[in-house]
Amino acid sequence: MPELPEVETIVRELQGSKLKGVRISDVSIFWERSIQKDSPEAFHQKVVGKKIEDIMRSGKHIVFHLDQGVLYLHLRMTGKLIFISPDESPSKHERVRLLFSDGRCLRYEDQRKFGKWRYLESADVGEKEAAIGLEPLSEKFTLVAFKHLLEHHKQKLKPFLLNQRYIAGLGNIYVDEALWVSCLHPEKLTNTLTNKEMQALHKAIIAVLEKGIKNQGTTLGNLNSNYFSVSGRRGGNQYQLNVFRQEGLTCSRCGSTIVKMTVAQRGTHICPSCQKI
DNA sequence: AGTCTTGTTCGACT
DNA sequence: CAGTCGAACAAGAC
Repeated sequence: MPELPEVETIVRELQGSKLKGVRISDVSIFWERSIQKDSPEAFHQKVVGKKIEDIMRSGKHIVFHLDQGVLYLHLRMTGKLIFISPDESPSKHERVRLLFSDGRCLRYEDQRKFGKWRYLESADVGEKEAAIGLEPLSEKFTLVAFKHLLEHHKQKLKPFLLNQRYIAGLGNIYVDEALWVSCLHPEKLTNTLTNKEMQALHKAIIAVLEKGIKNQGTTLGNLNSNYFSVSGRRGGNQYQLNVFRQEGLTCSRCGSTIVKMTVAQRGTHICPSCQKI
């Protein structure tokens, strides 16, 4: 569930948590497969003792830059981080726990176990980053670059926008929202857009992501399996969605009924009047 | 009991 | 090669 705005919210909170300069004094692993590639022992050996120098976001990854090497965390659907007291016993869905030199403790919970931690040596980071597409909120995401991507692919807009190799950070929620804002049908082919349409979509992508960040992310449902940030705070963006999970409700632009369909095996929400193929 | 779900990757097709 | 599709990963809500 966490997409760019949710991950960005978490990273900003981590940045504000004074973790910079603190060392990782211990790592506990309760579910081996939450660690990518390394065995729990190898991961422990590589990470313990390292100092956190910076915390950043890359696409949907949380990136901990260490004094040697880099720690990537992808939350996938249900991963979450929360500071707890080191005395707390592991919770039901706790998969990994980090202890810090200042006595703090960070719990990683992941009900569905899809999230992954990955330690990389600095030399291997370039390869990893090469697989991550354009950052849509960076100066690199120009209209020209976006047009180039669209024109050089012949694919439905929805799977194209979901593909992290092209643009990094969009997921099901923000793709549906961006397509609605730009009045484009999710099954329209990437290389059939007019200049105006490409411009509108480019602008819409930036707008929905910035709005998501401003609202500190989208928390679906009222269950604690859903997204919340490190501080335990829920997002507010779910109250301002125009189409995502709004099927049966009216389009705020034209009054038609929002419908749900399937595109590229993903639940997809559109206004059938505003978004014609 | 069966269906659905927020992300990503992989292999088998076309 | 480019793109599509289903499965797999796993758990729980409905």
